[in-house]
This record gives sequence, structure tokens and C-alpha cells, in this order.
Amino acid sequence: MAISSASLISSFSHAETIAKPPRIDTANPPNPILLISKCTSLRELMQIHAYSIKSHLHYDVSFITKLVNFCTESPTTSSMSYARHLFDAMSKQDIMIFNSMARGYSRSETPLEAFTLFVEILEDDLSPDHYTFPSLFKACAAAKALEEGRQLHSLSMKLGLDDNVYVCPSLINLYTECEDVDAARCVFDRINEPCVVSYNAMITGYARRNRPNEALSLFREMQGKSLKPNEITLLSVLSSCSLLGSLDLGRWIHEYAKIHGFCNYVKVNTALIDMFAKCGSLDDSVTLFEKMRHKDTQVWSAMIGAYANHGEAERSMLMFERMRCENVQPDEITFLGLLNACSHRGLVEEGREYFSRMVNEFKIVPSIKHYGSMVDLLGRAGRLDDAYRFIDSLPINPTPMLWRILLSACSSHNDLKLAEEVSVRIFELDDSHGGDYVILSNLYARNKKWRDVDSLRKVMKDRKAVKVPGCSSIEVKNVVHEFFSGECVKSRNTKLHRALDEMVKELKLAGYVPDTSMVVHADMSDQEKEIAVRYHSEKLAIAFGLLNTPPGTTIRVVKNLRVCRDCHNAAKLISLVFGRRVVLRDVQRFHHFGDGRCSCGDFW
DNA sequence: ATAGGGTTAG
Repeated sequence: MAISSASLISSFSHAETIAKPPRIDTANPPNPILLISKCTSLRELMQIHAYSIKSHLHYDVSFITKLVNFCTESPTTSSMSYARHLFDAMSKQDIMIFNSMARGYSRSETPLEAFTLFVEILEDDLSPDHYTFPSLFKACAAAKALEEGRQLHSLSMKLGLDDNVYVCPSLINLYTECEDVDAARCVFDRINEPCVVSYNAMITGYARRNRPNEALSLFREMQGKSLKPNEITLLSVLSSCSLLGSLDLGRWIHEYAKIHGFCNYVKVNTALIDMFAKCGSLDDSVTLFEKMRHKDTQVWSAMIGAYANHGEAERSMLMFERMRCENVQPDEITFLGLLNACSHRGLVEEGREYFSRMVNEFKIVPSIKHYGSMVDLLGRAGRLDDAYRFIDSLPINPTPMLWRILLSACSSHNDLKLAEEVSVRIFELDDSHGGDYVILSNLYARNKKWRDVDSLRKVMKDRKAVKVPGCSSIEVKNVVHEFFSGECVKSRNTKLHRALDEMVKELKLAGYVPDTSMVVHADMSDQEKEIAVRYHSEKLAIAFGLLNTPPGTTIRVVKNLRVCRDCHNAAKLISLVFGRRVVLRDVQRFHHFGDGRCSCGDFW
């Protein structure tokens, strides 16, 4: 098979600048195929290609395949563009070369090119095979192109290529990446005998889409079938433990990993460090971390982030120094951890310094998340105007999330005027987020503007914006128990509610005064308001912990929203009155309560 | 040639 035009090389824009043909022993010409295997750069590859044409050496589809494979191995804009020239120039196209192209595109900046090219070749007489669809699904997953993915899915079914060990996992991955987890589950359920890779794809999908319980239940099912989990299974299971804060299961996975030799994997160790930190046992993270001989960027970032979430900014910063001493390059996530650390401790100058070092010294382009961290850093520290100006100065259009972070800072610092202004900016962009209305409405309530509270609640209802209910969970004897705010307020006779009432009574003796300032209803009596905060989910979970765990042991609670001021006060007193350490993970960070104090120093 | 650790918006 021949290249259709020998002028291909000169038609490629970079060709002139690199044309320095290799020296050729004309008596004994080298085989271009062997040259490719020694090739180290795209430039060299172009030279080899030029040489193969000029010297009229024999080349065939396997030669072109090797050239294209080289280009798609680590795809860049120019290597993919060169590969595309090679592909387009072929007089008769070949499915193996297309597969290589699709694989390259799927990992490139422009994944959907794979789909576009596929549509083009469909008109030619080229039959896709088992290797074609995984790359295409991966491309659609990367581009979050659900519609294109669905089209390809039905085509693969029509061609009878959907029931295959390579195709199924990539199909599951496509649907979970496009946030259609249930479609992914349908694919999974239709597999006759799912292999480990398919289980992994489905478990990972659940974990990534914040459905850890379903991930874990599949993991158990897998073990029931005596399918042997591999290191990838453990990574997803560990990330599910992290989401749930399930320390018991996390420890069990750690033992399992030790027994089955998975602790040699750097990634598994990183996931373990992260899991221990997110399940509230920072000490275990540190122990594992210090034992690791080879530490890469991710391991350092995990530890920096772990200290940050536990409010230990100094240790985060120390970690960064150590990392630099050992010559490990930080990346954008390392800096997210550092900014987060500074933000939780109100270290505005240090945070600004890291931001500017990230940009100037390490040449990392800030992402929207870094901007968010900066708004949080400034806003939380009470520099609300600076935060506002920061958002205004950005080179991008502010997202609702950036304003939302500022709104939440307005709420911490009770700045109703700015909060109203910021809310307007948010609602212009997105008026469906219930949490925004709640923050503003609580601010009105705190300032006794009951009429505004009522009208805002009405607006919220009209726009059908719903608030995520507060939920706290606690793990006791391997079982995770969940509590929702205000749950079973009517059925006051349960053991738990009696325990909670008892707990509040004792706290009051120690000086606890319920803080009802954020309760929004003007027409409630003081007693009703007190009841409203008494049944907050975190108090329910802590009371459950007091009731069901041995005296003196640590109570670990995970909450899905930020902890409220009243619950924070109550937890401090609980740690004193009942002699318990309470570790509370809220959506933002950890609070360690002990001896009547909290590790956050009441700054959160 | 399929699944993949640290961030994921409070």
C-alpha cells in the first residue's frame, strides 16, 4: 500500500524547518522500520519519514502503522496533526491505523476529533472491530459527549461488538463520566459474567459520582463471587471509604492490602493516606507517609491536603518545604492544598505568597479552583472587599461558585448588604441552588428582617430551588448510621431522642445556651426555636455515639454541610462534660473537639 | 488496546 503523494512531507507546516535528512550509507541503507524503534522525538520521526520517501525504500501499511503509533503514543497537538496527515494520505485506509488515531485523540486536547474522524471513515468501506469502540468511548467520556457516546453504543450493538471484555468497561466508564450512572449500571447488569475490570469500572463510577454505598455493595458482591480484587479495585474502594468516613472498613482494606501485597503500589499508599485523613485519623496518615521510601508529587499533595483539612496549616507548609528539599515538583493540586491550609487558618499573606509563587516560580496557570481558594482565603479572613475586587479582576467570567464562596464569607461576617449584592450576581447566573437562598435568608433572620425572610422563602419556592437536607453519619461496629436534621421530631419516645434530651439537659447545667439566631421563622416561640436546633443532624449523630460506644472512645461524625454555630458550641461542651474526643468532619474541613475546645479555634 | 492514587466547590 502506498502513500498517495510524495509531497506529503512538504505539505506539513513544520517540515521545512526540520528537514535535515539523516546521513545514509547508500551502499547499505538502513531499514526505516528499525529506525522508528530508536526514534526519540517527533522531529526525528519526520526525518525518518522523509528519508523513507526520498530513498524510495519499501514501505507498507505496517511501516505507516509504526509511524502513526509513535505519534499517538503520547499525543500532542503537533504529533496528532502529523498522524492525521499520514492517515489522510493513505490511498486505502486501514482500521488498525484508525484505532491508533482514535486512541491518540481520546487522550489529546481534542478528544471529539476521534468521533468526527470515525463518522468520516464510516462512509469508506472500513469495518470497526473490538479495539475501535473502547477508544471512541474513551474519547466521548473525555469530552463528556453523551449523545455521541449513545450513538456509538447503539452502533456497537448493531455490529454485535458491545459484548466484549474491552468494550464493556469503557462503555461503563463513558456513562459514569457523563453522569448517567444508571445507564452504566444497565450495561453492567447485562454482562453475563462480569470480569474484574468491569467490576472496577462500575465501582469506580459509583465512587466518582459520589455513590459510595453502591460502590461498596458491588465490592462485597465481587468477593462473594470469589473474583479477586486488584489494586485498582482497592483504589476505588478506598475512595468510597473516604467519602463515607468509614474508618473501620478503611482499616480492613489496609490489612487486606498488606496481606495481598498491594502496599508496594505507590497509588494504593496514596489512597490509604488520603483515606485515613478523611476518616479522621491523621496519625495513621502520617505513619504511612513517613514509611514510604519513594514519594511522588501525589503523595506529598495528599499529605499537604490532609494537614490542611485538619487545620494544621504550619505542617502543610512544612511539608511543602520538605518536598522542595527532596526536589519533587509541586503541581496545581499541591497548591490547592496549600491555599486551603492558609484559608482555614486565616493566613492571608502566606496564601497570597503561594499563589504568586505558583504562577511565577512554577509556571502553573491558575484554575477556577485556585481562584475559588483565594476568594475563600480573603473572604473567610473578613477581607470581603478584597475578595470582591479579586473576583472582579479575574481574566475569566466569574462562575456562580466564586460568588457563592463570597456569599458564604458574607454570612460568616454578617455583612448583609454585600450578601444581597452578591446574591443578585449569583441569581443572574443560576437561581436553582437552594443553599444560596438559605444563607441569605439566615442572614435576614439574624438581622431580624422577618419580612425579607418570608419574601425570599416565597421566591425560593416559586423557583423550585431546593436545599440539600443536613445529614450526619457515624460508624458504629462496622455499620454507618445516617441522621437527617429534624428527623423523627414527632416520635419523641425513641431511645435516641430521650438520650439527646438528656444530653442537652446536662449541657445546660454546664452553661450551654442554645443559639437559635439562625432559625428563620418569626412566629416561633423560643422553645420551638430551641427544639429546631436540638434536632440538627450532627447532634443526633453525636448522641447516638454517646449511647452506643464505650466511654472514653473518640466519636467520629461526618456531616454533608458546614457545621452550624450552635452545634459547634454544643460539641465543645460535650467533649468537656462527657470526657469524649469528638472528631467532626464537615463539608469543608475537620473539627477536633476536646476539653471544651475545638482545633479550629472557632475560625471556620 | 478495557478499569486507575492527591483536587472536585462548601
